[in-house]
Formats: sequence, structure tokens, C-alpha cells
Amino acid sequence: MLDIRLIRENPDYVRERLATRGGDAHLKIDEILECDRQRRELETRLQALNGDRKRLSKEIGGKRAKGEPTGEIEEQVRGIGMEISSLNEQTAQADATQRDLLLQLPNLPHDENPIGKDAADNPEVRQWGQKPSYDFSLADHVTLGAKLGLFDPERASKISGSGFVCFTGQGARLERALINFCLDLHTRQHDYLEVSPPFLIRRDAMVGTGQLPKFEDDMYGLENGEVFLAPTAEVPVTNLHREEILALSELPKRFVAYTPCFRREAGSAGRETRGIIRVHQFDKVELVKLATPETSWDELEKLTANAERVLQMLGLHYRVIELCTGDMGFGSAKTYDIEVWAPGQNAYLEVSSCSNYTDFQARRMNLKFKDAEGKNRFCHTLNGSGTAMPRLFVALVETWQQADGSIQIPEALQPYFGAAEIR
RNA sequence: GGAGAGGUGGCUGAGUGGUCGAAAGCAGCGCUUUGCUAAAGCGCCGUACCUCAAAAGGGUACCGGGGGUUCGAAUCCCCCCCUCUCCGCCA
Repeated sequence: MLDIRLIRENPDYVRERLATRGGDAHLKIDEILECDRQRRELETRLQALNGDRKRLSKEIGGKRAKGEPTGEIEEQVRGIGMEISSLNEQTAQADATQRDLLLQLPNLPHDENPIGKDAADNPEVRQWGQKPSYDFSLADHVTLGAKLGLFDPERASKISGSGFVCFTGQGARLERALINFCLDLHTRQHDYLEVSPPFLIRRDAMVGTGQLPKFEDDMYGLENGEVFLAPTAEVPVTNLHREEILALSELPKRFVAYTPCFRREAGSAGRETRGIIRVHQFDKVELVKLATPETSWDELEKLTANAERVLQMLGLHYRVIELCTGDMGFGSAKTYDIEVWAPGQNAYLEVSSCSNYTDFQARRMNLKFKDAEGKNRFCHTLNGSGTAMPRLFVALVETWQQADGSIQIPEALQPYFGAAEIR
């Protein structure tokens, strides 16, 4: 959520920044300003009336104590009371309208972000390793998975419908090994605190991180829309300290969490349906940071590096791209995507999206810290996958496949997997 | 699921219709006393919003959330959320 004062004082700047995202958010600014103007006018009038009532009511108290008659004043206050209740309603309405409008507005992209329209305009920041070459004909993960019995999408669809996967045998073990490998890496080497959060999320928390109210169609809702299945651990973990004022000394806070993630993937029907690249439920290890505005940009670089480390240790070639203004997520001010090379797809797959949300989420969830001057300010929140499992799984089996159809397990993963190969 | 208790400022905790944004204590900040530490004394010490060109100042709201009763609500009534205890069920 953007600061209404920023919009009020620098409407042109806000409009211009929002326009770089594409979409029509920048066209809403006039409506918001008008709403804000009305709201403040109502509020000022309401406050004056409240003041009158407060003063006169006290007067009644005083007169009663002295045994003086109060009927006339009471009549007067009754009249004020009726005015107040009508004005109160209007003010609350204006308040709600303004909040609704603000909640629909995406975050401002960072001033130095590359300007662009869509994914085609995302500049590459760096690459690690290189595309492996093979002297045999490559299989993709679907073929490998079927041959080695690693997962079973057909049977998963019998119980859950299309877009679900059931890992089996060595595949299930590999999935579990990857989760544990990532958790251990981030807790032991990168100093994140492991949390295992609930997966059912209340509306407020979903609003806090920005999934609601705008993207309800992408979420799985339960209990008549009271709670939702977590689409990412970002939601429960970032909300951990909502409505709190953190001490400067405890920032930045670093969390890592494994959760399954549930996404309806509405609007992407038919895309990437082969294999396990886009599914409604997948495992992910997520990194979350709560930081100060002074350090958050630096923390984003570190968080991205922490996520990259997963791929490096598994010997997987990847590239990091910076999202242009038109391709960034709703709440993000700056995002790096990490894309791992999947030889069987002949394509890079997004396995992590590392973002600084600045105070966008913190404002929604009222998450603050006390700065060195003792002032309460909004935190900056960050998150990134470290990493998403199914695509990591895909890249791993496709990269490390052998001529004989077996899959070699990278050394760093062997202690977790318990073997050096799958055959 | 049933029965009960409770949610007040950073913390503890008073306050059952009026002058209460809220006693007191603790913590914190400043000053005084002091050789240092300790202690004592004094003062300050919530948040949001509105108003103001800005600062100063002024104002309104907030005692879990929402609604109601009343001239007036932390206090009375209703609904919801959360926490705790006991019972039931259960991995």
C-alpha cells in the first residue's frame, strides 16, 4: 500500500512511476486524490462536532452535580448526536473507499529499475556456469520420471484433478532430500531462522502481503472465503510480526520456511501442462527478511546470493535477470528472477523470484520498527524462493542424466539423498 | 463440540456511566545530588488522523474488533476474534 501523503504531495511522481508498470493504476490517482479530499473534509467537520458534543456533555455532568437543569443542553446535544451519526457513516464510507482504492494500487518500482513492457525487456544480470553438453540424446524429466518411477501425474489427477503430481519412490526421496538440503544450507550457512508455519491463512494476512483483495481468483479459499491455502510461505512468514513494533537491534530478521504452496493458476490453463513445471501444489523453501529502509537494498542482494547458492552447490547452470517495470509483481519495488537451465526443456526455468517490497507490505500489515531516534517507521520486507522444488527437481534430473538413463546425484546432495545415483 | 474465565499504554496492573488518554509500579529518556557504582529527588515518556506553508500550537479518535443504548461509554447490551481452564473427541 502506498502512503496517501506521498500521493497527495507528489501525485505526478507517483503517476509517472506507476505508469512504467503498464496497466491502468496510474489512472486511478485522480480518483484517489478526490476521495482523499472529500474524506478529509468530512473528517474535519466530524471532529468539530465531536468536540462540541464532548464539551457540552461534560457541561451536563457539571450542572447535574450542582443540581441545575440540563434539559435544554441535552436537547442540543441530541441534535449534534444525530448529525454526528450521519457524518460518521459518511466518513467511515469515505475511509473504506480510500483504503479499497489504495489496496488495489501496486507498489512503486524503484527509480533505477529497467523500464520495459514485459519479460522480453528483462535484462540479464549475470550467469553462473554454462549449458552442459551431452553426447547422447537427451530425455526430458517426464520421460526420465516415467522410466525411473519418480512421479506419477496420471494417478495424481485421479485423486486431485489435473495439475497435480504424486512423487513416488526415489522421486519422493529426491524431493525430500532437496527440501532438507535447502533448509540446512540456509539455516546453517546463511543464518536464517527456520520456521514451520501454518498453511491456512486468514484474510487479513493475505491482505497484508498483497494477495488480497486483488488476486482472490488465484487462491484456494476455504470456509466460505474465511481462510485460504497458502500460495507461498511468504504469506505466513512475513505476517509473523504483523502489527508489531520491532526493535532496531533485532533487524534484519531472516526466516526460512518450507511449505507446500497452493495456486489455482487461473488464466494459465493449457500453459506448460507437460510435466511438473506448473502445478497447483508444489513444495518450496522460502526466504523472508524484515529489514530497515536503510539496509533493505543491500539485503536484497544478499538474499538473492543465498538463493543462488542452492543452484551452485547442485552444479546447475543458471542466470539471474532483473525484472523490468512492466513485468514486476504487484507489491515488489525490485525483483531478481533466478532461472535454472533445464536441458530437457531447452529453456531456463524460474526457480526463484527475489524481491524487495519496501514498505508496501509493512504498511498493509502495520509492521514497524523503532529507529535510532525512537521514531516508529515501517519496516521493509523481502522474500525470495530458496528455491521452488519441482523446477529444481526438473533441472536436476535433466542436467545430471546419464547416457544409460540413470541420474547422477550431485555430491552436496548425496548425504541427503543417501545414494550417488538413481537408476 | 460443551461449560467457564479473561483481553486496558513497552510490561505489570487499577479503574462498573461524566472532568479518564486513562491511577500506580516497572522499564526507558533527561536533569539534580554523588569520587565511581549504587541509591534518592525532579521532569519527560502511546498511536493514528485532522488542522497549519512549515515548525510551534490546536483538535479528534483509539482501553481486542464491530454494532447498539445514552446528553455522555474503558465502564451497560449484542455479535465477532483471540487467549486461558475444565469436559468431550482425537493424530
